[in-house]
Amino acid sequence: MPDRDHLMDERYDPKKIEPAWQAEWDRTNLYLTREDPGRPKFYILEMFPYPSGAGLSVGHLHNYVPCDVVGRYKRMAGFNVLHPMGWDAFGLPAENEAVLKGSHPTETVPRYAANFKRQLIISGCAYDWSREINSSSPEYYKWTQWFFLMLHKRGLAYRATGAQWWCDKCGTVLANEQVINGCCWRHTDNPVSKKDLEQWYIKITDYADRLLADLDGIDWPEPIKLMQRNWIGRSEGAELAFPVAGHTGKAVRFFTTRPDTVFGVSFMVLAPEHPLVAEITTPSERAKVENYVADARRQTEIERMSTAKEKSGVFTGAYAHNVFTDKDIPIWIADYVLMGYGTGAIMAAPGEDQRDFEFATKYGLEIPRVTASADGTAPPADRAYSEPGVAINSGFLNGKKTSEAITAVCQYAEQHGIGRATINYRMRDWLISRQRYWGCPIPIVYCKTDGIVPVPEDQLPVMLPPMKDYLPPGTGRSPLANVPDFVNTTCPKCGGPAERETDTLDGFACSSWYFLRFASPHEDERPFDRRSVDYWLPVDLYVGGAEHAVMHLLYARMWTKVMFDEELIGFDEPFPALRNQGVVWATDGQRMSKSKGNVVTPDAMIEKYGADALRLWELFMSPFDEATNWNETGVSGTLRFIQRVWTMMRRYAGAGCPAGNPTDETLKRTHKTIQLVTDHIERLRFNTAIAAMMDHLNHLAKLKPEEMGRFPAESFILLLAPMAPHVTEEIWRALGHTASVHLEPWPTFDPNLVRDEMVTVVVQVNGKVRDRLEVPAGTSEVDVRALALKSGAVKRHLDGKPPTKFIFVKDKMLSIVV
RNA sequence: GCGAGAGUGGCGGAAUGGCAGACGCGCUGGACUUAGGAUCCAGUGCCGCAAGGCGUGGGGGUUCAAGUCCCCCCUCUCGCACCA
Repeated sequence: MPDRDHLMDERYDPKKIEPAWQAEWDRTNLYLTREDPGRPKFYILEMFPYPSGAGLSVGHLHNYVPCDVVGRYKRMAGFNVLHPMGWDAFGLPAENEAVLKGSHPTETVPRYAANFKRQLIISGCAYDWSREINSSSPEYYKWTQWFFLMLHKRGLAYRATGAQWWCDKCGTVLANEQVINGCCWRHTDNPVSKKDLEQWYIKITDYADRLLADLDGIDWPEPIKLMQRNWIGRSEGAELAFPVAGHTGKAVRFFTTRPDTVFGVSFMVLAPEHPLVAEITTPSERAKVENYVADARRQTEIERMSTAKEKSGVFTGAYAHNVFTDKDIPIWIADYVLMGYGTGAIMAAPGEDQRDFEFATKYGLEIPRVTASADGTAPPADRAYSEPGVAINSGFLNGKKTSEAITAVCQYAEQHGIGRATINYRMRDWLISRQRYWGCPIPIVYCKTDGIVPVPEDQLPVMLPPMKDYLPPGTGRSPLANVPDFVNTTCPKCGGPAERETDTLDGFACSSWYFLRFASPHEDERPFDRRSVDYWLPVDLYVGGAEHAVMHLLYARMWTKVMFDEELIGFDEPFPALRNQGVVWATDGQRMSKSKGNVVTPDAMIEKYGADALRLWELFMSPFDEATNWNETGVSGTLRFIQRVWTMMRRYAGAGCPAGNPTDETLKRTHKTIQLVTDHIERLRFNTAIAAMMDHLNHLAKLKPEEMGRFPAESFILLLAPMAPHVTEEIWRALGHTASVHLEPWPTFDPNLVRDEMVTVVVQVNGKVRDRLEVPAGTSEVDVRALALKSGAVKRHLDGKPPTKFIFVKDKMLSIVV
């Protein structure tokens, strides 16, 4: 018990009781996770936050408070709850701030993390802080490096050269999915460009099929699953090759989803960046082609991706041989063909593809028609016919339905060495190198004799060296390249001189396995203790913003599948249940940000209203998963609610906490409220859970202490405890309990008592409500009819006409049709 | 352009096809009070004295009954954006 001479002052004063209980919970280790094999486990986790210097806003709490409620509720409901918190601490903002202000990330990051932690504590969130982790600590990133080496060992990490997305504000490369509308995901107003660089990739495409298929078995919001499906972008078709005329051994390889239209292929198109372009372009066309290529490279991605602009392209002078029609067809280049999808080349079937149709029309190319509609109607002349139908003008395919023709072409292609049926994915491999200082060093050494050599496990971690100056060297390499002591090393294989990799890992690497670390955060022999992971994982409820739909959630799923394949863990989906909290916009409807000056902090709200009132408002203001604008005036409503609870309970405690004689109605309402609140919390419907509590309070507050009685009083406090932990603790102790309310079992209801004895049956005449009858529950249709027909209002609306039909819904409604 | 979600009082929002607007904010009136930005009571979708009528973005439909299901349209938010 806290050292206080009395509990429950006359006035509710959150500033007095909240810090006192927070200190008491800390002193008694109330929220330490206890491994207890006798109880079912429940692992609830919020997405790994990046501790920014701006601190938490009331918007962030819209995620943390609901999760805290679920954790507290599950604990009371008998679960062994793991609810940890840690910091995704590597990243650009800290490094940029360091460059700008000369501060050091190793100083700012812990300071900012400590501030986040303080804010979470004053908000009453019950984390097990003994499990706090920090992805930028060597104890953690040692194992991030270990995972990278495991991926490397399994052939899933490789180096490749090519044009990479580059953000000049980040000063680093970006993966495909980190480019949003042609801009960087962290600098959404900064268009990205392309740079030719050699980089590390993770072969996530090897997992494309499983990442797609396993979405079916997990309980995630459908929109998120859809985004992942679209991102993976599986499409079935064929990869075929047509030889280039006059270039023996050279062929244009291409992917198509409509191999059945090969007889209608009248030209081919390569992406401007396609390697074949330089080889096959004829001297007479060279100048035009080089111009076009240079032009395409100069355009921003936004311009190039615009679907609105007219198609353009140039002829290379070269021809490919369509092996189906036995005709030579011109090879063009055009920027509507993307180097990053398929093979960067297409067969153009202008009769069946609208884009090819537009291109052929513009440049006067032939438009054969090789698909007729199945029902015999004539295909439109002014556009492509892209729906399935029946093959025509197509040699051995004539008369075959589109699906049959596809199979036939694939068989033919395979037999004649032209190609084969295949599956293509939109998703590209994950570019994981970053030319930055403040990240996890890639544990690789380059040796003149031995080439690319992984750092042996017993030499991990490759420590990030202390630096004074983080200015990038301007060579496209990371600032680490400026540290000779770091770069120069010896080859682990031959012992000769070697250089370290100076790039660091994308921050998403750190968040691809952190959920495992929480099971055994202090393990130093392995990334995690298998027994603890088997007990706690997978995460039972994962909660975070929808903005991570494709990046973080795809990477974390992939790493989990690799660990499963490596037999490190026994499950292959990390987050069987995912929920997205709604965004809280600022009062002005914009994103809360320091620069806009519209950030509302929990600190200010707690100062004004107390943490419990703030928490209740966070829960009550809108459905958990729906976006809303911050509106402070509502907090006074939840504060008033707490004050009314306070007044009522103080009166009850003052009367000596009588067991009392609650009326049937009070008992019934109590049981109903327990049922409602339990159900609503289970379904994350916190706003309606609180509405049910308010409704119940409106009844209880009218009663004298002995009319209310102990069971209604105590169960009210227990139901409120996860949502308003401080005030309920104060009241609980004032009711005479010595143990914490948060260790009490969750109240249960009697199903027999939640049923109503009297019900209101609505009487409708021709669909309109004309009367309401109070009858005992279960009253038969015959009796309700008799009562209804006696009703004055009903008689008036029947107007003497005989009823033709009755519809009766027991205990609800009688509908009379005349 | 394609895909997904949403549109209900002055505001946030409730409603397994069965009483639209629970609960709260705000507002109005009243009580208590030296005072009220405290507390308590009453009222609060629109029209109407009333009976009643009208109401869930707009238009159609299914049904005894539609905020909820179906079709068309409008607006907003999010995602993808020539994916062959």
